[in-house]
Amino acid sequence: MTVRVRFAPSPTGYLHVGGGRTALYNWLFARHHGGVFVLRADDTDIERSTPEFQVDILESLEWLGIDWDEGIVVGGPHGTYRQTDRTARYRAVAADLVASGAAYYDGATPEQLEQIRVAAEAAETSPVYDGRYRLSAEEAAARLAAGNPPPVRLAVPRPGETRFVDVVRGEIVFGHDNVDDFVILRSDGTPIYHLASTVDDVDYGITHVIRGEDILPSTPKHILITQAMGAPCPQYAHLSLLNGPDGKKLSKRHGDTAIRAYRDAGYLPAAVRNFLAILGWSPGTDEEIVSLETMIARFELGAVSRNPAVFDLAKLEWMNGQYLRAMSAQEFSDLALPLVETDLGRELTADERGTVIAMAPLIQERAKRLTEVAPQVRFLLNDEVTIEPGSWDKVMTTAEAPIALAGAGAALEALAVWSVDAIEAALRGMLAAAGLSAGKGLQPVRVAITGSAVSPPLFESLAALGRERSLARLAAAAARLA
RNA sequence: GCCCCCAUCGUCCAGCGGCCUCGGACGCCGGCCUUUCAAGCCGGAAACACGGGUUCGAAUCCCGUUGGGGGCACCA
Repeated sequence: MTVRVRFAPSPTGYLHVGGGRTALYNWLFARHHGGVFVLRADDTDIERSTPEFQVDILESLEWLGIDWDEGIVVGGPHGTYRQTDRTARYRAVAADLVASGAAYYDGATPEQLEQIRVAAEAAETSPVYDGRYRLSAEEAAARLAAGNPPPVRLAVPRPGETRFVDVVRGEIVFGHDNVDDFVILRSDGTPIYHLASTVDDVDYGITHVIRGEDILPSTPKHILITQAMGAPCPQYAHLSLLNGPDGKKLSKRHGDTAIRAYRDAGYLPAAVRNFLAILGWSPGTDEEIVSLETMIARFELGAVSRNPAVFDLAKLEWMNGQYLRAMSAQEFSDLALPLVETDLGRELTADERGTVIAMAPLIQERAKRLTEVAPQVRFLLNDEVTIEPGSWDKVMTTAEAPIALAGAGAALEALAVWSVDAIEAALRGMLAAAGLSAGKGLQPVRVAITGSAVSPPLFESLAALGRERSLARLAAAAARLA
């Protein structure tokens, strides 16, 4: 039997890193087994679902390099793969379940339900609704006729239990004393998540349900529905959740949680994907940087960790740097150039493109994120340079600063050829003549030229800036000091 | 309150009864390199939550405790 898995996000928010990881694991599992990966839209929550979020989810998945064989956008043999288009199907299943006695129309009022909850609390037992207010066929028919339809609940066999083997956690048992007769169809005739999701899994022939641990407690409900439909149960695999640095569930409070935010922050999709893959799964070796091919070849659910994992931004940064350094200079500048233009607020001229491309490799070997490029080349793209106050205060207040600036200006002005080598020779000569250390003598020059104490290598920076602008900036800084 | 899951360095992962005085990575600390910042290289500190079992032998198996997480809607 070919493996069929699905990722079924509800478009009620941006795709977050946890969802991205779940999608990735599903995808890796499918690819590993030569199976089918289905993308579904679990959009039964009409109130909170928006097209904007739907688009974000699609774009984020694509960015991560996760494609799907069936589902929304690409289609497939099962319709639109949107739950809002399948209401009739869910109603039909609910009706079948009522007919077979597996479900029933319920007459409990909110007050009665609340009372049960309170009583359970007092008795220190599980707050489960056991169907005591279920409607008889006549009562249900009467309410239907009166235009006051009751909700449909699943009749959970009591006493009883549901047990299953979770692929990542092993055997799990839920006593039905702790599973209540849950609503599957609202009184307005729309399906509840448990029904819609389970019916889809059955109809779409899903063989493995790989999802977050937060739904582990709902699994008996899904199994019960599946059995009531007379269908075989899929295998379940519940992934542990992602936590923030404080061990609490990852949330906005901990920083960015949306995949999109990482793209915007200058991370590479391959790095994010690698990081997510390694976060809770190991290829079985000591490798940390794992190619896509290797991931697919080695991925198995049995090797997925049961521990909740803390999303470690520092490690992601390191990994992103590794990927940045691994790409060609061409690829790097292709990705960086557009960001530089956005930062600049205009397109680069052909000359400017040339200088940025020439400078890019120097930044590539030390950057952790793509967004670091623009600030590093900014000084090359404007006639004037804005000097960071902090950098100025740090290096220009020394006794050596005026000497270095003046000496550098004179030495460079005398240069016949404006090249990296010539510049280095001139400045080193100045250093020797003035008796200055490289650190003391060059930092003022750096700040004057680039506006910051942190910049690409100085000689290259001067060469790229050009003779005229370099000398002007040196003079301007010297004047400001005088 | 009830139910479920989890428990190895600060963090992630390896370990699936002896090969473990626990291995790798990030981070951290120190050193080298060095024009800044990085990168790179070298070295270091750093963990089997606790208590009972089982066994010749336990980080590995079982039970309990403690701690953490998740779930208990006509949300998903």
